[in-house]
Amino acid sequence: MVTIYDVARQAGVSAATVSRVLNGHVRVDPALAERVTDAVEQLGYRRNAVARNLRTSQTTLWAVIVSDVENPFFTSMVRGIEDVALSAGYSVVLCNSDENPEKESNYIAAALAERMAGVIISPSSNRVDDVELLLRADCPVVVIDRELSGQSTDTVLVDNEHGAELGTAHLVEQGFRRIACIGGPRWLSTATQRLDGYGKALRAAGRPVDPALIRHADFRERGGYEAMASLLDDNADAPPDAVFAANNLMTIGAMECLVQRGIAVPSEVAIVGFDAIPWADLIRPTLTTVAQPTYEVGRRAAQLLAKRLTSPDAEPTRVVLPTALQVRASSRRDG
Amino acid sequence: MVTIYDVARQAGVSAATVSRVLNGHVRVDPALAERVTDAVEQLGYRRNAVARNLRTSQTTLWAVIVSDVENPFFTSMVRGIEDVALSAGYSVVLCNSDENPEKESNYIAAALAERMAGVIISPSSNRVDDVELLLRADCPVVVIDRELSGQSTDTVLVDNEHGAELGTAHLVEQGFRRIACIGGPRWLSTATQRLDGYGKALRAAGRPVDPALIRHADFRERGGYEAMASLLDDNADAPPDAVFAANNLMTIGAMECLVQRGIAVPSEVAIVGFDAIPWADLIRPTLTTVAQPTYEVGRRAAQLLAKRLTSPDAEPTRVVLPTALQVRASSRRDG
DNA sequence: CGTGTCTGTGCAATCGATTTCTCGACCTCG
DNA sequence: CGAGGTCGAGAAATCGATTGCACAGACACG
Repeated sequence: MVTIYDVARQAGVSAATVSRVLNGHVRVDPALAERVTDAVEQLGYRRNAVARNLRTSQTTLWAVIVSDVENPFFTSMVRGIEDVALSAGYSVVLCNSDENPEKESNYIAAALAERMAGVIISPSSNRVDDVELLLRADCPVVVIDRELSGQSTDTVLVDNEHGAELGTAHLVEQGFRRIACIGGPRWLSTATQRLDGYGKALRAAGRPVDPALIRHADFRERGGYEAMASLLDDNADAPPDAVFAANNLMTIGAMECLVQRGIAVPSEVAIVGFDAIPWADLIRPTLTTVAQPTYEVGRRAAQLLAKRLTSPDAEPTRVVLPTALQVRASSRRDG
Repeated sequence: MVTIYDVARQAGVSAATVSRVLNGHVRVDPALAERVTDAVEQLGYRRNAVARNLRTSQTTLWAVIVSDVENPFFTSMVRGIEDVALSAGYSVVLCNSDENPEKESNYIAAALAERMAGVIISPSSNRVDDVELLLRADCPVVVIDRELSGQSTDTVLVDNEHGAELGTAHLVEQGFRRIACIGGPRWLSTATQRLDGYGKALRAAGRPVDPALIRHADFRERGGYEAMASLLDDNADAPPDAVFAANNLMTIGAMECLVQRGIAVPSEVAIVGFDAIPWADLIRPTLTTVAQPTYEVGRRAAQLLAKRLTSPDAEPTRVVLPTALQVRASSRRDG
């Protein structure tokens, strides 16, 4: 590997001068500068970021730790992050924690060890430990999608409770009587808030909240499928006539269960999901969803991180973005 | 930040000993070792990977550069890579080149500068330049999904030509007469091979290959949509009665176009896509696809990279995985 | 008891860049 | 003509870990 000293020798200057030319902060004699750039060219020199990072103790890498790379919600968000990061001169590396606290700790340790410039994370657990580790090490952190109890960090969320309320209220208005809910893991703020919204809408309509109609699953397709199956099996005598699913993949899973059992949607069981589903238009019936501004979530998170890097001591910001109900066929009372 | 010297002072030993305890290659007096681990614990020391990387000139990070994070094909593959990487002691960071050669160069430069241990890449262009850069810098590379002309590197592909042939032949057998093709970018081996397979199947059935029925798009949803629209508009007098789409997102786009124009699938236009589509069962009609073993592609690529790291001078391996036709409703001649 | 071997620890060099400090060359002005 | 100031380049310290080398002490053996 060719180093800055090789370049210096070739150009007949000192390594310090090469560094100065490369970084351009300081004035250098144009004649020397040219000799340096020529030498760089000739030798195919590429700066060793590891050495530079060690000396300057900073890097240009952002770690984005998401809990499921296969969930379109996160990939779309990543695009939002990337667009901001690149224009601010940073590169984004994506880490998949797979909703697994151990993997998550691993990646946080790596981000810390590699002294990455900042981290954007959707924490898998509400164990504050890991994120606190980052904070204690003075590593700028932005939390997305999920709220951490008892921590004040920059955070970007969507209005989960209101969104869930909208979706559920819509089912109430359509005249459905037994509205079930497939919620997410109990320990995720995202999940509990959506469950709260569901309950709030029912109470507002003077309806009881029946625990027999509530399931908790894992925010994945398989979990949604199983929750739906359990809702149907356990309420065989008085099955739900509608279901609100608390995220996109579980909505899909629930649909799959209904389709497989030959239950008509929406005439026998209506369905509303939280978060957009790619190519929702091709799914029959088309799915009513509570849409989140996923790309925007990423963009805002990246902006917060960029700002924190320039002013580390500013007060933490909490951004809450709105959701919007998009009514399609799966929730229409037809007949 | 607490360094190895702080730990050494606290434990009353030298930094060298701390390093030896931490790495465990060499025997150290158990009593000292305990004092060191205690000190590490007390001070909350975390090793600075940057310094270590500089000294040892190696890291434990793999860069995976994919051309579209939003394409489920790649995310599923990443899971395969991750599972192997983690068990081999490496961490995976994902970079999204967005099918954009400039972004790709950027990430390659970053991988090189950060001296990452290895790179797995699906190159956006067939410009060999970038990948060659990696090879010249002795950075182990595995190419996936796409073939690079004139380079011998470890490569993992699927049998694109055969898969496309299967898909097209299936349409021929079903009795469709005017079978169109929505191909990918001309410069991607993946795309040309699939186009070749399409042509081969037609010729094998004694059919002409009609350029008017072939479009090239960009492997994205929008591109598939536009290609389908153009196929319909430009052949208004003799429209295609079937279409073979060369990747998953374009299949979706083509479907969307057909749905939007009220064209019945498969009775008016049948469709076969390449590569699986998530929740294909919920799309009506269900989609016939040529399935690729995406997870396995990732797994094999990771295995090749792991092997290359241990034996850098072995001959490059080229793995070609099989595809399989999965017939569903969108290609059935009904009536 | 002296010599040789072995074990385990510390010292100091090293990785490759950045940056402070120092110094020489040149310029300006009284 | 000399003091003071400016500018730019080189020498050397530095970031934090790893590791080759030297050496101290323990032990065995003749």
